[in-house]
Amino acid sequence: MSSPDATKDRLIEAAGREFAEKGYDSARIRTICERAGANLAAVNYHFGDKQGLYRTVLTEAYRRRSTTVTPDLGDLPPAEKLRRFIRFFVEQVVVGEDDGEWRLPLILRELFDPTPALDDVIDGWIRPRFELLGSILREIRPGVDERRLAALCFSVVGQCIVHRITMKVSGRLLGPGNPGCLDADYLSDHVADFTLAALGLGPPAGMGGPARE
Amino acid sequence: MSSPDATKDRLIEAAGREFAEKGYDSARIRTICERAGANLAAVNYHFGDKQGLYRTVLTEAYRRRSTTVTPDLGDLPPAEKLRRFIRFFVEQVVVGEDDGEWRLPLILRELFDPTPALDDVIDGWIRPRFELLGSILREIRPGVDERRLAALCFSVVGQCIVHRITMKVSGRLLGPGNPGCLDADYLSDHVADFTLAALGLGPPAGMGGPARE
Amino acid sequence: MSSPDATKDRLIEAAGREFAEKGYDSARIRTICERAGANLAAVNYHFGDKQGLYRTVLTEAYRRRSTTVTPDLGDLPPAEKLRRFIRFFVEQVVVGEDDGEWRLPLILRELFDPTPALDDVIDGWIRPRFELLGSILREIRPGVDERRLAALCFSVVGQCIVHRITMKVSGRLLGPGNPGCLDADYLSDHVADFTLAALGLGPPAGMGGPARE
Amino acid sequence: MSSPDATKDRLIEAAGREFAEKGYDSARIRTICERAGANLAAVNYHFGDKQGLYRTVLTEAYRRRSTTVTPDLGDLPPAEKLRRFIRFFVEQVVVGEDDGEWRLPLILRELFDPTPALDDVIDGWIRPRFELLGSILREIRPGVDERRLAALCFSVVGQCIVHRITMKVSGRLLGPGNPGCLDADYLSDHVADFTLAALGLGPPAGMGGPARE
DNA sequence: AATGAATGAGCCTTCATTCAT
DNA sequence: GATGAATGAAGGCTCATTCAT
Repeated sequence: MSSPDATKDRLIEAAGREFAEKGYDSARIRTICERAGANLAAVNYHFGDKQGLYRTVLTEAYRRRSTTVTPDLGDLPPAEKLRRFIRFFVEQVVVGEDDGEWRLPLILRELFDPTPALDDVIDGWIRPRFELLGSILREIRPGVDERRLAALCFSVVGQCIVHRITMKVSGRLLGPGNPGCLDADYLSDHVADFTLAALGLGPPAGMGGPARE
Repeated sequence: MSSPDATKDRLIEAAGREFAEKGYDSARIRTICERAGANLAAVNYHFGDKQGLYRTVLTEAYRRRSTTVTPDLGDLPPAEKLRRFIRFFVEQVVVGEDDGEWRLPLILRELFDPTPALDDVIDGWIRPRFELLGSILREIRPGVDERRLAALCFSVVGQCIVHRITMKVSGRLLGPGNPGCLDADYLSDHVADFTLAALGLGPPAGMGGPARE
Repeated sequence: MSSPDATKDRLIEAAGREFAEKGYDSARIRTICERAGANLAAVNYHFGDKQGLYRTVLTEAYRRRSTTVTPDLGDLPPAEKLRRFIRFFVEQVVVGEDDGEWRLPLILRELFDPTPALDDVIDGWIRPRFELLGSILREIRPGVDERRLAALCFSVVGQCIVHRITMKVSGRLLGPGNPGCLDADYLSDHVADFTLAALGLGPPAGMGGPARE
Repeated sequence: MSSPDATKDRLIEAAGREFAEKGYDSARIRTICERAGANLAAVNYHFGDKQGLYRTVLTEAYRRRSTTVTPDLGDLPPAEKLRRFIRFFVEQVVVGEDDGEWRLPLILRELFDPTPALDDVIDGWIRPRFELLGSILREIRPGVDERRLAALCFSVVGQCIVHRITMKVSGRLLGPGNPGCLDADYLSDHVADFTLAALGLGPPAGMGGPARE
């Protein structure tokens, strides 16, 4: 009401959650408008149609976070840069389901079921992170070819996002006694230790307690 | 016609593909029946409703492959066991989109958007593989606690499935010159090398060409 | 099995109940066949289609009871004849819902939603009773014209069938303390007393206890 | 158009007729919408679903007529009150099939096949009439017990509604020469004469011409 | 700028019926 | 004679979208 675009913003936020939770097809415009406290016709009014809302949400999703795309790595040694990158990435993965953190889950959905809006996401959100990770790894392995570099990047990324994907079932899979890995500290340490060990920059992983002291 | 349940089988196969491609909500039973060469009402006749078909597909999905759940590992040294398990797992991940290999993608969807049928999938498909991997890693790290063991398992699994998830976009992400990793030989060698290096059972990963000779 | 028409008979009986409970449209062939322990296609096999089954049921409905259409009235005085007819009619109306007594309810439905089969029912079931009642009343009122005779018949019949129609709700309407009228003895006495009083053949109705001693 | 709820009202009116003619299950919302000149989805928009429309129709059915639930009886002698009540009741029963008078037939259907909406009908429509009739009869028979009072009420009501139920077949039953009873004047006089005679407040019924002069 | 009313397309499901054995 | 498999028609309902104000 105060700002003329307040409704629009609330719609984007509500839509982001809904799309992240249900996926594009299963998301309901009615639900989005109710969550945003807006009229049922508001989506078509502001964004033309459902697709238009979705595209807007996707572009907003990374634009708002694009300032923090680069954790400040400064002149740290490469191993520490990698550790901080992983920490940074894990924090986006390991969040409570209802924290309103719909950005990464939404992008995972987009990877699985690409829409025409995917190109924007790749260019604006994925590639910067991927290339940052690539540049760090290239510092560690200067002579590596492009294909291997990509494989290394995927090894790092895969270790992180697997926990977002299995989030809802890890409890049932591991049994009630196991605390699981869904703790940002534990998980980022583990992935960093594992990766650095694989790269020959740390002691072998899984020797008992946390390898890092 | 020839076999009494020919139609039922064709429906399950067609539904598996459709569900894997579109997800439960977006899958159309009309499409399924057309692909199966069956009448629109056939789903209701054989499975009651869409849910019944879905449950049947999920239970069939792993039952048919359950014979191969255990690659024959015999008395190999642990490192070789791990390498073979990864190879076995990667082969299920890295398949052409239209190979009719809908089983793993379908299960990934189920992890992301769990339905009541998920329990069956966990018990029948996921847990056996997860425990097999866990037993191999326990041979390598006898004294490791349960939480760390789970983290190690996820590190292996995550490196594999990330390629299924990013499959459709890796070309666009890496650029046209990069062959990507979607080659079963290359990928399974990479993951195995990376993991064994992390565990101290092999040379550091990414030293240039394939680490294994 | 023993008799070749055993299945056919069970189908008719089951269909009679189903049609009486639900009405023609809402009756389900599947339910009928299940109750009869027969195959789903049995109806079409034995009766052609749903209509054929319905017609058969209606014609069977009164044929089986046609022997008892005339309560043996002999040479009783007219008032006693009327009393016995009412008793006879009430007994067909006041039956437990699940006594398997589907004949009268089914005919009431047919009156409300006539089908082409109604003519058979009128000729075979309704008219004989109606004319028997008419002949009794004509004995009591020899000079009455046809229109008035019909009105008198309907006054008798209406007092009886109203209890079948309101059967399911009389409890809720009258309150829990009221035993209602759904007792064959009480009801037939009441209707007979009321009617005979109206015709000047008995004391005024409703003077307290049962007027008949 | 003119009134904001014009469509809604037309839907209720059309649905009332359709439900009264066919019954709940056999009624088609397509037919209702066509009769109301509305879109097929209008029912869902205004009433949620078929059930919601039905409930609304039933509650509207008596609310609109509730003003006339009490014919103005003033301080008339009880016999005259009863006569007027019967006249009033008969007028609701004896109407042309297509007069748009769907209210009573619909309620008769509801009595025969009760739905959860029946409670509303009993409390809002049936009970007021039933209690009004009961109070008149109690004036005539002050000391009568509740059970007998109910029986007397049903005797009056039954004589009326029987003509609605047999409406469609009385012509076929009585033969072409008989004018039947479906005339409001004739029928209400007959029922009143019959009932008053039964209660000792008038001459015996059916003595030839109309008993009332 | 914004909204309550209304719409058309499409989907899952039900059900009587038919077919092939 | 009887049955399991299969089918076509139709119904209720959902949902994104558009209209009129």
